[in-house]
Order: sequence, then structure tokens, then C-alpha cells
Amino acid sequence: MDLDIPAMERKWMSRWEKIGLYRFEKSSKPVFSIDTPPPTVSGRMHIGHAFSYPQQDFTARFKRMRGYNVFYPWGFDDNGLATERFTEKKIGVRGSTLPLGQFREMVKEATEEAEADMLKSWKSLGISATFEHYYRTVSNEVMKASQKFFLDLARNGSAFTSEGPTMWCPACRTAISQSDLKDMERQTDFVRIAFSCEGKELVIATTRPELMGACVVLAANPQDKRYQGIVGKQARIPLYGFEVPVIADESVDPAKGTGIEMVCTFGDQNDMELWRRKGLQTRIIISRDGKIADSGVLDGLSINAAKKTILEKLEAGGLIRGREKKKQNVNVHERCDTPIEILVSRQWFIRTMSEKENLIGRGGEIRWVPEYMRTRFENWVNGMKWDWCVSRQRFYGVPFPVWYCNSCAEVILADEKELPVDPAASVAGRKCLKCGSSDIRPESDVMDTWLTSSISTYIATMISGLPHETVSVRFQAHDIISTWAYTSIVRGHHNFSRIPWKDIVISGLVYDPTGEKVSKSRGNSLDLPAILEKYGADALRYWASGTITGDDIAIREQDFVRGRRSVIKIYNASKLVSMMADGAKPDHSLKNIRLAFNRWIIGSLENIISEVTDSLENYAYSRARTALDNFFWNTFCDNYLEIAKAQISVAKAAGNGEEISEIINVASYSMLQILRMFAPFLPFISDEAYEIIPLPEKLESISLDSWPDQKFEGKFDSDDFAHVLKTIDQIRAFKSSRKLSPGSPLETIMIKTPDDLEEYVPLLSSMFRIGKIVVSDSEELLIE
RNA sequence: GGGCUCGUAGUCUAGCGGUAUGAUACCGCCCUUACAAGGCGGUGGUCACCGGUUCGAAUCCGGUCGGGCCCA
Repeated sequence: MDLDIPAMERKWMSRWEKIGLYRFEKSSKPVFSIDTPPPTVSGRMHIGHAFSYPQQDFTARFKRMRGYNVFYPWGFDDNGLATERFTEKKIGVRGSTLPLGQFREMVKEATEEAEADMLKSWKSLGISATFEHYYRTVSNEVMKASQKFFLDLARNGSAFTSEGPTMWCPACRTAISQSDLKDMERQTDFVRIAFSCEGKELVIATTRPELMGACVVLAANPQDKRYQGIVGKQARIPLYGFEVPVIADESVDPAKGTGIEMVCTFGDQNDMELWRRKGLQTRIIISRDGKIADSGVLDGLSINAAKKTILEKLEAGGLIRGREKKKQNVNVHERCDTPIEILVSRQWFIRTMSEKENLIGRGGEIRWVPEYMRTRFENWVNGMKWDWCVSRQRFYGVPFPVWYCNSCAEVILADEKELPVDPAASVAGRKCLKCGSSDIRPESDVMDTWLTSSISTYIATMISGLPHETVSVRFQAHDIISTWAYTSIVRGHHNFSRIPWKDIVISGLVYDPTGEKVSKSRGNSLDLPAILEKYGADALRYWASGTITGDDIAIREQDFVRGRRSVIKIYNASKLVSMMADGAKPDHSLKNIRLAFNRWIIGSLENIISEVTDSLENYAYSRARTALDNFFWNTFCDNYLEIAKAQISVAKAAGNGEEISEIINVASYSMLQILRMFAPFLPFISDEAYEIIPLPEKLESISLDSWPDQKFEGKFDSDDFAHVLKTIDQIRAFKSSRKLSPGSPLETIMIKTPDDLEEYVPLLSSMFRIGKIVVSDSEELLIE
């Protein structure tokens, strides 16, 4: 009977659910806790999920079998922009036109169905998280937690509000943080423009001519002889006509452009740094909506239109002294690809610039898998240029539990008892704690979603009523080291004075066969339900176990093929073990194992258990699975089971019942150990096979069973059977060279060998259907 | 421009001081009583390139070239 993989997997899925296999209950067992990324609620599971989530699950299942009480919580992230858009589209509303509380309720409703669908997908992959008790970042309890832990930071001084230059997305019209940036290469005009200084022409090269109106100084390198004479003098801005001083600063590169640059507030980060260092004046001409507000030449134009217009005007005035195309990397908002601007605004920040050393120290306490990912974290921290800006000028998100006094400018923090709170809906009756005024206004900004995500370990433990301790391990991909890992370490440091997790395991990303990053917009994402139907969840998990931790993977269908073959092989091997037993019940006692090939397989098994266990302890999934896979196919199936099958018929012919039961016992025992090791990787077929093979006792699922023990009673030398294996290989090669199948009968063969083989003549003759085997002494092994 | 990382048979991959592990593809033989979604056998690699260390390098060191990621 053929194996119907999808039906088999559905069967086990519902059985696991029925027996509540993955419910988390407090017990005396040591806890192993997992911090897992809550998927965004905006669509469905994609191939990237199908790659990374099984890896967490390998560890979860492995640790469960190792005797840990595994805390593997589940959550959905429905607190961000993606969910906001999803809800607006689904319900047909503009969230920004509604009171926050009302919109949040809509989000909760709109995401419920999607979440139920997504749960099904994750379950169908065999993920063993605690699904029935998951958190949602839109919930009141999560909102409360976000607010509480923010207030703790505001009270201990780690969070502060200040007015100053901030990175700003003109399209989204909100402040953003360094973590929200990405780079984009683009072509720009590097334009040389004629300024003037004391009646003489002074040529400035710039990529941002539209910011001339925001120019506050011109700067040259103090070593640059060309400009030493004019430092301290006033230069005139063309078209605008106002004057700015010329200053000298080491940061200016004499080789770039004309060697003298226009410093604007703010053209880029270098401008800002110079501005800060020299205490320059501020002249902002870009407004929050990305339009120019210079009350003059370019007033009201968008940045791009302004650039075009100013160039036309400069051209018309004969002020352009040259142009060149230049490749330039600009910082853009990773959500919308809009180049960011630096504006002055009041925002909330979390102190990170003063904490670099401490953060690197925290990173050092964590075990990074793979190790080199720690370096990426450290590079990121070292490259930090800003404190973490956590306020967003958006409407959907967790509001800051904060008000401001209009009379004395005091910042009023909410009382912990009133959380969660929407400050806009809770102004009435509130008084300034400092001056007693009741003229107060609520904070209208909402929190950066990372401010909530960064306390995921707390949120997860909170919903299960567990104490919040450093969790065992975080799983995430390497593309969010500078966001999720970084912000979580910041929170661990500021909120709890400790590391969030002992280990962090970084997975790679999924690419299509041509090496392109898989995404919905590119349309190269695979149809997951179709793959599950064709190959099965176990095959998908098999694929996911095929790379070194941290390495990216390209999707190749052949990897699913190999996984499915393994599933079928396990199924057939278990059927064979069951047929060999023929109703007999093994006791798995290993006290008196006499047959050399039984001693050999048990000895080999011991080695493989040790290797698989060590690899899994180190999150080296690929190594563990490869070792197990090779052992199962080559050692166990191709050799051991073939031998066992033949020896049983030899024993039957000789009426040797003791020998038969020893073989059945060891075959069943070995198969069980193999299935236990496969269980974390291929849970469905492992349970199916567990049900098929005869065992002394059976649990409801192999997942409830324990991990194989490495300590056997007695010692098994796996080497004392090697010469027989060698002979078997030789006979196979011999028959193959004569174009004979291993099963086609032969009358007689000669085996010349230095080893003692007499004992195995009946076995070999049964295995290969050879009428007569003549063994003789020889230096080398030869078959004739 | 800097940091990290990768470069091994057509493709993917293991090894990380003693000239190479598997998978897949390909070729040949076999429908055998667990498995043809299988078994057995075979073809195929100057381990990116150039130097150095070493008795010996895919493996260590330096450089070059090329890919990826992150950051200027």
C-alpha cells in the first residue's frame, strides 16, 4: 500500500492537537524558552517562513525529548504599518480619520480571520509552538506592557524627549530611526555653482543645489592653500543674496569637488555633525511634508521640483560652472524608498550613543550562532550615529502615555495603574504635577513598533504568567540584526540590566534558483500549499534543515524530492521491521546480544547518537540531519536490514528461535532510536513509523518519548563485523559486474579472503541467492 | 571606500594542515518477496587566481579577482 503523505500528515496534526501535545504547563522540569519572531499579520505564510520556522522547531522538539519543559510561545505582530494597511483595505476605512481606540478595535477584528488562517499554515508545517495561547501586539495587554516599560525608561532617564535634528521621511511624514534606513544607489548631478566672496567668484560643487537657501556656512580644509585667505570672510549665496561666513574644518576633503563645500541645515549627516560641533546657526527650508519653505525662490515646491527649478534659474543667471554625473549612495526609508531629510523636531529618544560600550558588552555575553554574526552586531553598534528615535508621527500604534503642560512645559507621565492609556482620550481632569495647571495637551505621537517588538521576551512570558527571566534562545534572520536583535539588547540593558537571551541563532534568507531575493512583489515566491500537497511538510522541513545556520539558501525543487524520498524510505523500513517481527514483541533488552552484526549496528548507533546530539545542541541542524540520514540509508537500510532479513530466514531454516528473537529485538530497538532522532526533523513520518513498528511499549506520540540514550549496557565494538561488510560489498560489485541483480541466483562462487568467513556462509548465500560458497585463504579479498 | 561573508565535479554541498564527503544530474545493470518516489555499479574536481609558511595546504598567512550582506 502506498503512503498518502498529505493524509498522513493531516492525521498526525489533528492527533497532536487532540492530545494537547504542545500545551505549556508549569512543571518541575527545567524550562527551555524560545523567543520567536511574531509574523506580521498582512497576508499569509511564504517560503521564507517555511525555511526559518522549522529550524526553531527542530530545537523545540529536540529539547522536549531531552527532558526540558519547552516554552515555545506564539505571537502575531499586528501593531505596524502592514497591518494598518491590511485593515484599511479590508474594512474600507481611513484609520487616520478615526479615534485611535476605535481603529484598534477594527484592527483586532480584521486580523482575527487572517490570524486563524495563518495559524493553520504554521500548524501544517508541524511547528510545535503553543498556538492556543498566543499574543497579539495590538492587544491591550501588549499595549500596557509597551507603555509600562517605556515609562520605566522615562523615569530612569534612559528615554528622554528633545528638540533637535532628526531623520525624517517626507513621504511618510514621520521621524524615523537609523534602523529604518537602507541604502540606495542613484545617479545625481554634481553641480558647480558660482558663489562670490569679496567680489571674487567662488565655485562650490554640490549634489543638493535646492538647499542653497538653507546654507549656513561654507567650509574648506584648513590645510587647503586655495582657501586659507578667505576663511573668516563672508560669502554671498547666489539667487538668495544673503551672506554666510567661510570657515575651516578638518572634515572637508580638499579633493572632493572644488575643495570648498556648502554646509546646509541639513543636507546630510556630515552637515549636522559640523553644525553641532561648530555651533552653527540653523536655517531650515524643508517642511515636514517634504516641500520647500524658503519664502522665496523655491517656496512650495517639492524637493525634486525644487532641484530642477533652481538649476534652471542658475543656468539662466549664468551661474553654473560645470556638471558631472555622479554615483551616490543615499539613505532612504526602507518602507517607501524615499530619501530621508534631516529636520528639526521634538521627539522621544532612547539613549544609545552613550551606551555603545555597554551594548557591545551585552552582545559579548550572548552566544551568537554563527559566531561571526556577533561582529555584524558590533559593527552596527560602533557605526551608531544617533540615539534611538522612538516617536513616530503616525496615528496607528501604541501611544505614548504622556501629556505636556502648556503652562510650564512639564512632561507628565502616566501612572502605571491607568495603563493602557490613550492620552488623547484621557485629558479631562488631568492636572500638571508641577504647576497644577489643567491646561495640558496629550502626546499625539505613537511608538516605533520596535519599541514593542524589542520586549518580545517579556510579552511572551507575561501571557503565560511566567517570571521574566533571560530566555534560552532567540531565533531570527540576519537581515534584522540591526533592528530586532539590536533593539532587544538595548531594552535588556536599559529595562532589565541583563541580556535578553543566552543564545541567538541567526538564520539565512531564501533566494530563488537564480539568486534573487524571494518576495511577493517580484512574484518569484513559490506556491506553498502546492508544495505541501506535492511533497509534504516533512519534505519542506528536510529542505529547511539543509544549510549551515546563517547561510542563505536558494530554492531548488530537488531538495524537496530528496526529503520526500526520505519520508518514504522511513515508512518502508518501518514496514519491513514490522514484517520481520511477524507479531513478536521485542523487549529491547540489550543484555545478551550474540550476533556480531547486531553488536555492530548497536555500536554504530551509539556513535551516530552522539554525533546527532552534539550537533543539535550546537544548532548545527544540517550536520545532525546529514549524519543521521547517511546512517539510516547506508548503514541501517542498505546493510543492516538486508543482513537481518537474510539471517532471519537462515535462522528459520535452522529452527533457531533465540536468534530470530534477538534479530527482531535489535532491529526494533535500532529503528526506534533512528525514529527518535528523526522526530525533530520529520515529526509526521516519525510518528507514523513509530506506530507501525513493534515496540515493548508505545506512547501516544514519539514526541512524548525521550531522546536516545548514549549509554548502552555493555560495550559494543562496531569494528568486528567490518570484514563481513567488506565481503558483502565485494559480492554486490561482483554480481553487478556480471550484470546480475543482487537477487538473481548463482550456482557457486569462490571467496578468497584473509579473514575467517565460514560462520557467515549461510548468511551470504541467503542474501545473494548463491547455491554454494567456497571460502579459501588469501592475502586479499577476491571473489570469483 | 570600510566591515563581515562566500568562491570545492553541470548544479548544490561536506571537510578547514596529510591531494576530497555526499546529494542531484548523467551513463550502465537490475520491475528483487519494505521501498523502481527503489537497489547496485560507474563517468565527472589542477578545491577562483597569485605568492608565502610547511616535509606536506582546499584547509594557515598575504595579495588579486568575482558574488552576497551590512555600513560609509
